[in-house]
Amino acid sequence: MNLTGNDLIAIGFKPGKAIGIALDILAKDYATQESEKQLSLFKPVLENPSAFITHDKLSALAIELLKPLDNTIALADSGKSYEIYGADAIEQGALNQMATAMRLPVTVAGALMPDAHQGYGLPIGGVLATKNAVIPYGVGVDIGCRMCMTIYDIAPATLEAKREELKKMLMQNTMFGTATFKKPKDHPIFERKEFSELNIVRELKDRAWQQIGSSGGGNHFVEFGIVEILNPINEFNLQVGQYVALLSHSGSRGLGANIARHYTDIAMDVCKLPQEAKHLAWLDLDTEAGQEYWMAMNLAGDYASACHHQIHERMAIGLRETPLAMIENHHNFAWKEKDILGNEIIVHRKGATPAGKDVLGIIPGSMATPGFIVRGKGLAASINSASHGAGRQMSRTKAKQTILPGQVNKVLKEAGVELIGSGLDEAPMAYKNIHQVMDSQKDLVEVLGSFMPKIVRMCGDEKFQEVD
DNA sequence: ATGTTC
Repeated sequence: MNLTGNDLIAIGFKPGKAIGIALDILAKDYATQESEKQLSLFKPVLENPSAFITHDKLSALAIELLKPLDNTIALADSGKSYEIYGADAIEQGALNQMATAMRLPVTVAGALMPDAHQGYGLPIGGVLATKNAVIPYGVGVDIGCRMCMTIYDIAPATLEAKREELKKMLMQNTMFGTATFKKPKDHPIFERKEFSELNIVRELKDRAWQQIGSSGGGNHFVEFGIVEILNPINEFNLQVGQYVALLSHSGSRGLGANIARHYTDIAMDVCKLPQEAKHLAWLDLDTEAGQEYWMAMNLAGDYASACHHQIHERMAIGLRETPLAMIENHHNFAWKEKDILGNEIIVHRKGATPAGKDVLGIIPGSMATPGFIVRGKGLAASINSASHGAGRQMSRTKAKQTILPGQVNKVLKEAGVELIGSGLDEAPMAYKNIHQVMDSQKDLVEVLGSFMPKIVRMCGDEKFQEVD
């Protein structure tokens, strides 16, 4: 049995690089020894590293152990208080992560949305306001991920009559997983100076060009459905009633993912935090890296928007219809906003929808449950935010292990939803009840309308397709 | 989320 990092911590190793070095040495030179012997090998090195700096096998570990301890930035003993919406249905892991985020010295305020669940660093559904600092993992990996809806002057009956045609349109005009368009459409975004001025971004341009207009995987989708406008007073001058609409959810593809990775690495290098907070490493906005990240993040957000617009443009051409209204909002991003006193704060919304006063947004449910068009109420305690969906109830792993294709197909059939692609990890049962989630955020947003999916396309999964 | 696991 090989030793693990935890075994080493048990004999006094501090979490960090030394553990990795020790495990490497074990694998390389002492793999055949019993674990007791392996442990007794390391104990003297830990006690007196100086005696081992010239050791033929253990010197690397000794040198690492002799390094002065990292200049770790201390967390506050107690965190600032923050509001939680829908606390009953939020897992402990997300609460713990939020509590840690509230102890950062740069944190000024926070809030947890009702769809919250555990993520990397800041929980998904976490909102964190900081002073002059941006946390790459507070934005998330899929920078600028967003919702976009186009409402058409088409009656629901037409959707039913033209189901096959609309399905074909989705198949031809959307790309999921690693698929991209053979002839990507050009877009003004490729003229942006960030593509030439930032080294990391320059390297990503070719792939961004290939991937524009594509949707990716995970919880991303493009779907036709029925919008029901419930409120006669709305920004779109739409009468109360039902309309066919197109809804898309996707982000900044490889561009954002690689920007996130690059600047997270830099942040974790320059901003050493205690183990439990290490993914919350920030970049000071006055530093070069901080300014670069801010520019790259904004580019990735605009790129995500461009992808949605191309999807909707292709579809509008197929439909030969002019949109009545378009609604768009992003949810993995950082914004410069003002607190109540007028001071600038950096608001990270990682899987949270901007919900400032009169700000419009879309909060999707699942593939077989409604989503909602909302108008923000601008509640200060929520830091002008709301949930970005129903939120996971079940991890992807658990969903794949426990949900059966037959169960999903039954739910889809009952809801009148046709599904192209997707895996069991995106099944409706893997998500919280959207109605309860909406109920938990009544003070945050006002519902203008609902959206019920009817023809849904997601990233394919062979196993699920086979049984289907 | 991600040519998915530096």
